Amino acid sequence: MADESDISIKTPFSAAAADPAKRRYRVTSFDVAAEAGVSQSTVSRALAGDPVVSEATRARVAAAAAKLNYHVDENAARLRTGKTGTLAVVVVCRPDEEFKSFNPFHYALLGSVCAAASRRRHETLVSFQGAPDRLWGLYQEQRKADGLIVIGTSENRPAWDYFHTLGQSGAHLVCWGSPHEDLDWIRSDNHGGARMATEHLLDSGYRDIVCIASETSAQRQFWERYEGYAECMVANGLKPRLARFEEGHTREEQGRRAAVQLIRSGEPFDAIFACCDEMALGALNVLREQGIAVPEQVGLVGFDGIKAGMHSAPPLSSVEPDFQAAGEMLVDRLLSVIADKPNEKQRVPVRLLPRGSSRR
Amino acid sequence: MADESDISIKTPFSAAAADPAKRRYRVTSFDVAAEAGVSQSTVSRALAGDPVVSEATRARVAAAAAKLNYHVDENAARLRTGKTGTLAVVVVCRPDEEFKSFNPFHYALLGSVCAAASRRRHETLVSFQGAPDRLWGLYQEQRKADGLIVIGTSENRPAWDYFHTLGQSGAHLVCWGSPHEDLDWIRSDNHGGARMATEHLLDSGYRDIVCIASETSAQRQFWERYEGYAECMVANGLKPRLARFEEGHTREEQGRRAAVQLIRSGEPFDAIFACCDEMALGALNVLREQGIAVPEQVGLVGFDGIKAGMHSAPPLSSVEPDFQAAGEMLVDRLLSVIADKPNEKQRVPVRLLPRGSSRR
DNA sequence: GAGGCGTGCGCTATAGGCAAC
DNA sequence: CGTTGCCTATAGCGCACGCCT
Repeated sequence: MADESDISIKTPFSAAAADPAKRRYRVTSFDVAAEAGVSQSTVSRALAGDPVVSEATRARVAAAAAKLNYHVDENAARLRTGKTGTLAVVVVCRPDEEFKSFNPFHYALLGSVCAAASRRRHETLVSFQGAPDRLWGLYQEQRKADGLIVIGTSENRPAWDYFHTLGQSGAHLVCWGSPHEDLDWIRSDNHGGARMATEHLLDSGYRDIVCIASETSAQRQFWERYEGYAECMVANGLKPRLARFEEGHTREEQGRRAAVQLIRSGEPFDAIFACCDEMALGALNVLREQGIAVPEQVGLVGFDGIKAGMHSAPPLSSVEPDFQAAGEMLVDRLLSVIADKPNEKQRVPVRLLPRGSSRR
Repeated sequence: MADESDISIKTPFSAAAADPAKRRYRVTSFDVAAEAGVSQSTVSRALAGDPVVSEATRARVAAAAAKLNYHVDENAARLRTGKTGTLAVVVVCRPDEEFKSFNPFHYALLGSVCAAASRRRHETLVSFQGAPDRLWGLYQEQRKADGLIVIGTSENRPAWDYFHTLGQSGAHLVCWGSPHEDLDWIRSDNHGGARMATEHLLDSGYRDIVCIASETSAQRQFWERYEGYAECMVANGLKPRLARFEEGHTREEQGRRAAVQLIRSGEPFDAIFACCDEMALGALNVLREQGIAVPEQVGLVGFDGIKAGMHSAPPLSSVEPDFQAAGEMLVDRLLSVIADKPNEKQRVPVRLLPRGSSRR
């Protein structure tokens, strides 16, 4: 082995190659090069899979890298290439929202997005943002990520306005839940899902079906669900009826209040289609408290397929979007935006989950 | 405007300073330096808040940076400093687990960890890992993160073994849910919480209290909960009774089976303390199916405080850990490990959530 | 005290070199 | 005397920090 003191002046890292256990420096591609008897650039290209490097050399380099426990310093690689291989994922929540009471649908979507990104060899940089003074999306500018996926509650208007501006100014950005129509978005097949839910209630023999929704909600998807319901009702010669929920409460409380109003109105009804599961669960609690039997007297179907619906009494029928597809569509669309390629898929397929709350 | 072809040879970035709108290159600290009339190193120091730069100069630099929409390239900064300001968060799940049926407790913990890291000016690189052939934790080696927080289900033994090895070999690593005792961990105050739950049941008049748990479970926290329960029973002159759950099912199914066994055994009981909410909900379903009234005939308390417990019938009493504290303790401990400082806080405080399932 | 100069973090990409056909 | 196959040399990516003036 060469004299260390001499070599270390020019190439301080070769000391590491001499004895990995005692090294004081990080192992670099220079050490691997010395170990494998090739140049540093050959190491870089061998490990990157460049076909210009012969198989024999690649194997030698790989063995040397393994022996020295070498791993590419991604910061240096990213600085050089200008690409990060990372997607930022921002979860928009309400200011001061507790993570326990957070919408489980968005958690599942987050998991699905991270998994989809991972399958496409991308890291995910995740942040939960709620407070208006702590909004931050300049990941591309800081070269921390190549683009941005924003998901979460439509209720936090300042947050969505912020990310809307960001998207307008050229950031690579795809979202789920934005009240802005002109951002790049992915959504559930809300019309189709709502039709499924309504058909299901009709098939079960319910006729006076009311929909809990609101045309003024920031959550566009809710109104799409009403539209699907209304179309289906009209197609069956029935009159759609809206039980409007009010702004400014939790989803569950919105469902509770809508149900209370509906009952107080005195107008007869024998089923409710709620535009999301949390409102459906709120309504279910009111029905139970009022002694109205579900599903015997009133049928109930929600939307989102959250897990809590499995534990309610009776278990809540719902419409569930394909979470895996949702994550993949969000990631694929963002990667397309980054690569400046077109990508038209926008609607996530849904399926009906018939459970106890809608069968009599 | 200067002749670009000339300038670009020596200082390719000054072209950007000349006209930000038409720039072909990234805006760098050199551009900001030119704009502010200082050197690049002064820009770096000014923006980093180095007190050696005068207020007047800092203001000029900040104005120039804002004008050019300059942001530090974190890759370059990290390459230079060797620190990433990033924590990797690995969520261990079962292989092929669906994100919808994922333990909500772990989602809440994830959110809490990300928020705590953010408050401490750290990014969080999140990944969900389940499949044994896709385990990956070499974030420090790749200089993607300064350390690693691992949370999730104790059930995935190969995953925990992998991260255990990683921790043993010197990686900065703190975990929640590991079956290995010799990793750096944070846990709930399981003994205290179990005592609270048991006291609460006793106060409500229940006497024949059985605990659903197992001394062989990989989830150490479950047995700690049994121990807390047993201590409290003994202290009150009562005999602790174990309803052992079996391995190899979902938590809910484990709870179901334990409840079925308990009922079949014929031994009288008037309350159940389950070592987690999901098992409690499984048991609750069995009790309902068997026509056993909760809380009138049998009281029930779980552990974890998951949201689904609010929607069950009756709502599930539980013991809830302080999620915000949990996230902060995990992050603080990891930061201490990274900085090679001692940190002794390990137990997350809990509180009782008395709900309908335990009051008669 | 305030700020400039020079260097190198570790990597990738381009151009270039040197055999062998 | 090209051409091909395989590798080396060199030049930065953009920043922060030690050492100067």
